[in-house]
Amino acid sequence: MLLLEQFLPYRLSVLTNTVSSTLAGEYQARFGMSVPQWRVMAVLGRFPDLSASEVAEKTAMDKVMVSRAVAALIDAGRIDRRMDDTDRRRSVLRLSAAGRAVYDEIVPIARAYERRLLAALNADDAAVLDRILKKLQARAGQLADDI
Amino acid sequence: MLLLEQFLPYRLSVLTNTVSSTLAGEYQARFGMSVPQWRVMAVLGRFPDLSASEVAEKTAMDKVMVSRAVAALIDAGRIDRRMDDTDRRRSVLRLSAAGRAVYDEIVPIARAYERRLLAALNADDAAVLDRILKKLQARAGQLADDI
DNA sequence: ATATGATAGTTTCGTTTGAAACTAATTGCA
DNA sequence: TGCAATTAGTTTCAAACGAAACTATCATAT
Repeated sequence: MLLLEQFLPYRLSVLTNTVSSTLAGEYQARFGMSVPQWRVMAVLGRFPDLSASEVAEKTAMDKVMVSRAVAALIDAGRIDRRMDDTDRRRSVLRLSAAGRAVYDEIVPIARAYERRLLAALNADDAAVLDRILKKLQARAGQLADDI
Repeated sequence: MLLLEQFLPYRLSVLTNTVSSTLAGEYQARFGMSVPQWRVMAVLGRFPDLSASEVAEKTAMDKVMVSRAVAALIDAGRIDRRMDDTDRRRSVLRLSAAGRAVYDEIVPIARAYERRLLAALNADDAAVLDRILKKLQARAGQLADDI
């Protein structure tokens, strides 16, 4: 019998759903932005001038979802797109001034949520968690490739 | 600026997506079962004779998704439903013999995946992770209720 | 030079999803 | 009792999604 409450993939899934939906609730109503759209903005805030496929890689989203989120964000005037001169298949994306303003409002909300979450842990635990997540992500990536 | 690669909700999300989709890949093709269906079966394997809403609570799924997964599983002959005598709104769900057989095949697959994942950690780290996940889930639940 | 294959990104199409409306049964309370 | 409010579960409908097909551009190799 599988003890779900001790099964790591299940526990990760429940925790992530709780965290993501709480955090999403804090910006969706206020800024009218979906989760995929925020993920694209978050990556472009951190790494300006990425192509759509680079965004896909960094967000672990697939290219269809990135394409749609980018289209909606351009529509909303939150990101700018210019074509790459040396490769006209690629486009280069960055936050517009308006997008940057929204980003600058959401970032503190995201940080504050993370701070409240991490307040459940002492400094040692937080450091250990950091190491453990790195190890698990590396291993999970390997196992995904194996199959 | 938000450093995504250090932002806990983001890291949890990427890890969970990697883990869940890898594990799902191992049983979806073989047993023709969706993730929600497996979650329902996993809970019923662990806790027989739950109602649909109890399943929803334990899986952190919403009742619509549970309703559909249950309908599909009954259709496939993998769970049995009987009506509660004392409350005819409620139904009582449990794995059928065929469902139990499928469950007994998938559980070792799930366990093996978890074992390979946890092999990335030493015993100390695994114990610490267990404690940390408990703390984080408790806190995330509180924060979700606050809002 | 040009044909073949690879890559960037979009569109289409069928499926999945969640919110809201709905049915049916039970509870609470005047 | 009997009527309003809850609760269990399903259905409906519109939005979101992913796989596959598609367009356009670039790389490679003969």
